[in-house]
This record gives sequence, structure tokens and C-alpha cells, in this order.
Amino acid sequence: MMGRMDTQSPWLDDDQQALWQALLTVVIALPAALDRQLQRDAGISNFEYGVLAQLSMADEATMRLSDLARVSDSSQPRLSKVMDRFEARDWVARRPDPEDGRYTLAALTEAGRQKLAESAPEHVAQVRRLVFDPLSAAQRRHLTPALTRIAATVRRELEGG
Amino acid sequence: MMGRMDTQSPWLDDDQQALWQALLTVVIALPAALDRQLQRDAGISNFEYGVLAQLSMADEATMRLSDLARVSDSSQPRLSKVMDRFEARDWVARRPDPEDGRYTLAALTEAGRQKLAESAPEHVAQVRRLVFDPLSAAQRRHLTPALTRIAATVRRELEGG
DNA sequence: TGAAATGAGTTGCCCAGGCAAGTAATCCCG
DNA sequence: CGGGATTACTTGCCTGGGCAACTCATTTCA
Repeated sequence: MMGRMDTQSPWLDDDQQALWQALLTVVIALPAALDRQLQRDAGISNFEYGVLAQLSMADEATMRLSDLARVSDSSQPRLSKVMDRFEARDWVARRPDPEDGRYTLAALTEAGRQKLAESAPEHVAQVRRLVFDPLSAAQRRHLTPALTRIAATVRRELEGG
Repeated sequence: MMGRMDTQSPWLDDDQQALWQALLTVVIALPAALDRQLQRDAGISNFEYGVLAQLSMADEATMRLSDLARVSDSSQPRLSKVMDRFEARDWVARRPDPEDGRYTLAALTEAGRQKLAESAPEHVAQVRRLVFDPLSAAQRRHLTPALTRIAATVRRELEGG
């Protein structure tokens, strides 16, 4: 008898609906708001900013493309095209990994580091205004583990397919 | 004396960084995961699903395009093109608002309602798996008001520009 | 009342990203 | 040691969305 389960009806109740609606707005509108500021002030997207930031945090500011794609939540084709643009502007340099020729290493150049440093302050201010300022200290504390769990689940979903 | 304020350094501390990183993964990867399921099972995007769902909840399943754009967190051009696709598939019908010829009313057709009904169960299941299942009851309770605040702030940002 | 201003919606152009197919390097295993 | 799998990355094709410019309806106000 495979009727629907009691604890998991196929619909969302009102509380769940409220959470879901708020999350939907955040995932749709927040990237748009971040993109707008960054595009205006720095000519790059939020996603591109994230790639630069991840790379800058790596040892020697150098990473394998596949690792960079993973931490940036990017597909490989998408990252590949971002790298084309970055290389054209001399923000990164690609070279084959001497340890294994299948991998490609991406290294942030000095110009790339500078671009990131220039763009950071206004971007961080925007993140503060949109995300941190509206929250109480308690809300921030509660939010982190909850979002981390969702993030981990979503990551698994995209990798596992 | 307009130096930087003590309580608002231009950088994120470690706790903030953790929250921000988790939120970034969610806003980038969650739509991708939702899109993948919906595209595979229903041939529509998460965004399009949201538009259908919003319209279905309206009185008479009819709304002005500008209102529909607002509740769907959409620009007008974007919604306009979604409507082109929907009308081509006979999921919605557009007609001028008799009360004010500048507005356009969009009404969900029977076929549109059916498409939504067909797509809903798997989509809701995916939302459950990715968002609700990983959270404890307490986390869900805390999450809702926090996300609602961020959502409201981001909405204002995009409208006010 | 009529010309300018406002507001809703659409269109065209351009670019970014997904997917599937292609290339290249390495590994596996007889 | 050699040919087929596996893994990393790139390329081409197509679609979706942003922006700016346009059209059309309504309001404002001189």
C-alpha cells in the first residue's frame, strides 16, 4: 500500500510556504542585486567576483581548474569561458599542471589581484547592506549552520546528479 | 571625522565569511539544482514554474503583468518573454486591462493550470529534499524571519535602484 | 485643451551559460 | 607495452535574460 506518507504530504504547509517564498526571493533577487552593483562599479558579475576571490585565497593564488570550479559552484564549461575572459584581460594565466598534464593550473596575476582589491570594498559594503545589516546577531548565529546544511545538500545533488 | 566606523570594518570576519560562503553556494547552486529537475521532468525552468505558481494563486488566476513581475522578482522584459513562450504553448492568455489600457492582464488557461499541477509534485519533492529535510524544526523556525528580512531588503534594493 | 511627463509593455542587440560533442593526457589491464 | 577506458578541459550551438530604445495609453498642468 504505497499511499502518500503521513509525515510528508506532497504539499507545503503555510509555514513551509513562507520559508520557501522568502528563500526563492533571495536566490532570485540577491544575485541580481549583487550583479548590478558589481557590473556598474567594476564591470564584472557576482559570479566572476567569486572566482577571483576563491583563487586569491588559494596557496600561491593558484588552483587546478577543476578544484576552482568545485569551490565556485561552477560547471566546467562555465569556468572555462570565465577563464577565457580573465585571460584576455590578463587577470589570470593558465598553464598545464606539471604533475599531471590533464589538469590545468590557473594563477591570479598581479593585475588580477589588483582588480579584486579595487572591487572588494564596494562589493563587501553591498553584501553588508543586503545580508548582514537586516539581521540581528542571534539571527546571524542561527542562519549559518542552517544555510551550511542546505548548501552541502545542494552541492551533493549537483555533483552526484 | 569620517574615518571608518568601528562597528563596520570594510571586511568580513570569520563568522560572517562562513555565513556568506554558505549563502553564496545556496543562491548559485540551488537554482541550478531546481532548474535541472524541472527541465528534465517538465521542460520548464524554476523561474517559469514560479510565475505559473504565482499566477495560479491570484484571484481568477489573473494578474496585471507588472504585479506578476513584482511578486515573481522579475524584470518586465524578462516576464514579457516568459509570457511569449507561455502564450505560444497556450498556458496563459494576455488581454488589455479594461480598467486602464496601459496595463495588460495575464490569465492562466486550463492547460496552464494542468501543466502546473503535473509539474508540482516532483518539484515540491525536490524542494523538500534540498531545503526542508536537511533542517531541524528549530532551524526552520529561525530561518523564516531571517530570510524574510533579507528578501525584503533585496526587493527594496532592486525596486529603488 | 493640448503638449509634456509618466508609466506599462515590447523589441532588438548582445552576451553569458547549459549541454553535448570533441580533444588531449593519463590510467588500466591484458 | 599497447589499445581501450577514464578524466580534464574546450568548443559549438542554441536559448534565456539584461539593457536601452521604442510604442502606446494615461495623467498632469500650463
